[in-house]
Amino acid sequence: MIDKNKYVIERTGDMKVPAYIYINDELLSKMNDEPLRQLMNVASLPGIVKAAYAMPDIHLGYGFPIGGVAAFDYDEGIVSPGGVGYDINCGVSLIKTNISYNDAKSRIKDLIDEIFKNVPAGIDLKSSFRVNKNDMTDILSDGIKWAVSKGYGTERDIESTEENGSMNSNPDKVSEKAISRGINEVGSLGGGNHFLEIQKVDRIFDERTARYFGIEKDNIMIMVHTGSRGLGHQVATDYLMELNEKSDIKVKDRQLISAYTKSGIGESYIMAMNSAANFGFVNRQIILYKIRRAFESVFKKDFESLGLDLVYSLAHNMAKIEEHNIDNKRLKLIVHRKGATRAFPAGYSTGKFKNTGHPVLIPGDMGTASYVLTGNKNNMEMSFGSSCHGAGRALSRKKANDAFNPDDVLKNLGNHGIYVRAASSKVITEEAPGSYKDIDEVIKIVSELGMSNIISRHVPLGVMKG
DNA sequence: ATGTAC
Repeated sequence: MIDKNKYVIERTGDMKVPAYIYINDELLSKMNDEPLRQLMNVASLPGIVKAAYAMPDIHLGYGFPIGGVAAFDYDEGIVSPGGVGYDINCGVSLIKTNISYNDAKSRIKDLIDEIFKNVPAGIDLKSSFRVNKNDMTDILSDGIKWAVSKGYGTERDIESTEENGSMNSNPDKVSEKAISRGINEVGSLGGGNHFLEIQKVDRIFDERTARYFGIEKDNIMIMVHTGSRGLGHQVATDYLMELNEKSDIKVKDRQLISAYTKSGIGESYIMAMNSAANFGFVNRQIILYKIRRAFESVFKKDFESLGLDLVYSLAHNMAKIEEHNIDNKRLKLIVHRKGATRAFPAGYSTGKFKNTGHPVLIPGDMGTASYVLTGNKNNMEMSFGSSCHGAGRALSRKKANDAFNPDDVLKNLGNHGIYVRAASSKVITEEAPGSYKDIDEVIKIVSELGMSNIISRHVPLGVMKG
């Protein structure tokens, strides 16, 4: 430990930079060494700048640990599909309402059931939402600008999405196979840790910022956690396979296979990844569209008068080209955040969130709480402007399935007033609250470190799982 | 995470 909640692994062996882990004693003592070994391997990759970082929700991932941040020099460094993850633009959106808990509490079940009918989850492939091949090209090129042009959202939704929901991309770099997987999955939730929750604002920590974001105590919010579904997965698979044949970059672990950013395949991957990111933004936007229709159907009012506005939609599995100050020099970097959330403070965001910093949305487990944070001014120096992305798994999926019984988990959640609708019983045990670290503890760490400011805490009322 | 094993 070098400071409270901060550990370092000094450069050793092939490491080009040190590794920093933002975690407390208790969480550190509960984890095994493997994710830290992965972090040391990342610190050995070509062109890595300053340090490799781990967030308090760190756990084992494909090559790179989940909960990791690593930035590479754009001109001399690499981009790595394993540093983004299979679920490109896995992320979170948060929707506010002006409906109070008292006015909604008798309708939570109706709302979840109505949304469950319209948003495919788990292995349910019957998407009610049809797009054609031309739409797919537009989605991959333009992101949510496509959705808004088709009437599936508002101009305000664009302002409230990271990168305005549209990254510089090239659909030609996405395989036909990936597109054919995505064409039936627009507006679908997926499975595993993906969820849709109706929440109540439980506590406000920063009244002024919360109000600016549209968050008021005891009001109903909706949080969605999903990504680019099979399309992003296929993009990752395609490029990992191609790199396995072509790449001659030496890596400590085959899963870390990478491309120089300026190589043909590196540039192609970035364009394909950004196309998949646009698909992910659209996926969450179409789910927002369906949520608005469900609320209109249950409350018999239009979504504008119910105040259903997007607070923010963000990615926590991405590599992004950003400029950062390193030793008083401005450097162009490609910042990999895998299971880590961008958290730029005030002054580093643009548009609507210039003076507050953009909302940082951190989902917890389905029995506890979720948080809204903002980036603190120290954060650019500490982690390239990042924060944690969730509670982080405490048990592997298999261990969780062995440890819990689905009926007990549902009963326990029901006793806490939480209505759960799941597409499979396995997901209930995999995702049982006991499978996760304590979200309150994880948030306390990023707050105490001065990385993030806590804005609000939300508790689940109704949960939909894949 | 994932048409949960091409």
